Amino acid sequence: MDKKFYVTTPIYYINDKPHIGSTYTTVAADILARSHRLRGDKTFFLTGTDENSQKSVEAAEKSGKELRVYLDEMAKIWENTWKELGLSFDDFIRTSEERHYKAVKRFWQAVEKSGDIYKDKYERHYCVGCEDFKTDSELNEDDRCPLHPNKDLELVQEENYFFKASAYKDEILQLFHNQKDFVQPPKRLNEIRSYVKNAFNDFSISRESKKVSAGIPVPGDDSQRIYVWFDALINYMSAVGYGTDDELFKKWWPANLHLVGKDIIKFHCALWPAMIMSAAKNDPLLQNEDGTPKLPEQIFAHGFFTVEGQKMSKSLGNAIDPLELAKEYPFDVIRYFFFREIQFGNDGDFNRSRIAERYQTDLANTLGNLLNRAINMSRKYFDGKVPEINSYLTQVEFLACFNMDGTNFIGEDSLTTLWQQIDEYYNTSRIDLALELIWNGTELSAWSLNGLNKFIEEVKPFKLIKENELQTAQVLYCVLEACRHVAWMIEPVMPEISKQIIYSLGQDPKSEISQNNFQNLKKWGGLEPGSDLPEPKILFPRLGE
RNA sequence: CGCGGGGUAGAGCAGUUGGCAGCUCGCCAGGCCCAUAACCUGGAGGUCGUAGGUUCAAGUCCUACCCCCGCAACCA
Repeated sequence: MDKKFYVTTPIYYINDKPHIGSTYTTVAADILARSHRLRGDKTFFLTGTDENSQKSVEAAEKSGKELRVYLDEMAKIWENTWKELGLSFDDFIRTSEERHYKAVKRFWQAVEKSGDIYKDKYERHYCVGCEDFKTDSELNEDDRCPLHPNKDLELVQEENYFFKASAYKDEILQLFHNQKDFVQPPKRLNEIRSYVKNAFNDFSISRESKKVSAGIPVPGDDSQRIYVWFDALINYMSAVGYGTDDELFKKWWPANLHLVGKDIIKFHCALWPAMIMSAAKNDPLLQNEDGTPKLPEQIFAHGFFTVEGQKMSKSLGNAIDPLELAKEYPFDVIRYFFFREIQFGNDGDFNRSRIAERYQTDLANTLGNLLNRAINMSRKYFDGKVPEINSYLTQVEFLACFNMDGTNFIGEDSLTTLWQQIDEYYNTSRIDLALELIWNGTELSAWSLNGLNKFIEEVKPFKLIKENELQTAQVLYCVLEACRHVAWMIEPVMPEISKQIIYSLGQDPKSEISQNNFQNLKKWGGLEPGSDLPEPKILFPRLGE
């Protein structure tokens, strides 16, 4: 059991500070990284900044600062934002760093050696918005870029280096065929497949140095600088030692998951594998034992946000600063909202009244109140402690006691199944489904937060206590222990809330996790009978007080 | 024939391999009293954008059509 998990976010352009769009991506990576860490996998979570773009130069000029100063300042802002939000990244790569330059150099040379870089003279239309060349067939009726019709296309006449991407077309299509989950969700695979089939041409991968002031110089040719996408993708390797630390690289590469926005799948799902296929031919570090290239395992493309139904934009002033948002709600609430409200992979709307609704119903009423009522009863009936029980009732005994049918049962036996499902969802990046399951359960099992509230209603410990203390103890223990499990189930999404739940049960999350590995944590009975229950705090105070 | 997303209950959404149409909120009527005016039960409310087609069976597959959203800049 020596599994590793290497997850990345895209590296962000830093011509402005982070907003909720980039926050969403980074939080997703954080959740998946946390879920793997919790499960004992060796985990590496990478994020960073893309600094070799011409856009950076323009932004620096606009701010009147020197490029270097500007980049340092902005990179700091990004890194600090993630830190303040409590995101658990292990490294923060900047493509202006030495290690990245070294990686790019090595990579370029490997590709060159494979004979996939050639010089060609081209007169082509270049769209500054896309940072990409456009063929005639890609232009709209007015001969403009369909994505940026208000931008004049540059007619570029120069001799550039090209990458023979088209040579890998078949191999990539084969990859899509063999590895159906290489691109997730499936609709993105369809999209990218038709792109590769129809429009996957050789890429220009350099510009003349005299025309651009940003970019890494082409190894051995200072008159050319490397096209930003060609260098940017390599960050996923440079951060784990490619070109600087072979052992480290072997430990982490290939990446298990590249998390990207739906707008950049072309680069990640087609160009990037082609680049690696090429470089791998002449770099043993990039080869599997059988000589095949070490490609990333999966690329997951998430959707975009609108804000209150409108596109996020500066002119509308609705680009939300995550740090401001974190003042309105605990950030865990935002994290919960992101992944409960929106199916991961789909577009969604960032809507304040929906956040309030989720907060009030899911978090305050269902989760917070459940915990509160269970703890209060236990404290009241059992002298401020977790009820003492000599032995646990089995499911059969339980059902007999309370005349329930199996689907209503909350307890040990149905727990294993639930955990399996939760693990599966986290493993396949279906964070939204995990949360839905925890809150709503399924038709087959009432094991859920809603189910726990029903269970209390059905068994009525507040009445039962007058007749049978032993049974009441069993019931309340069940509910409290179930809450402990819920805390661990939601830990990746709501790490702070999770801790608070564990504390409120009189346990210490740190010692729980250090004394028990994850397998133990998942077992029934981890909550110590007879331990002290502190007076409950309101986890989610009602809004608008 | 630019690219992509989408039209399912009043609102917001889910529906994987075709097999009784679900979830959250809201609404109506009850219940409970341990709890954060919270919790539980029952109910009303949908010809699944339109028109055809395939099938024993279509929200789901096929064809055509209609409508909505994003695609200057910021930007995942």
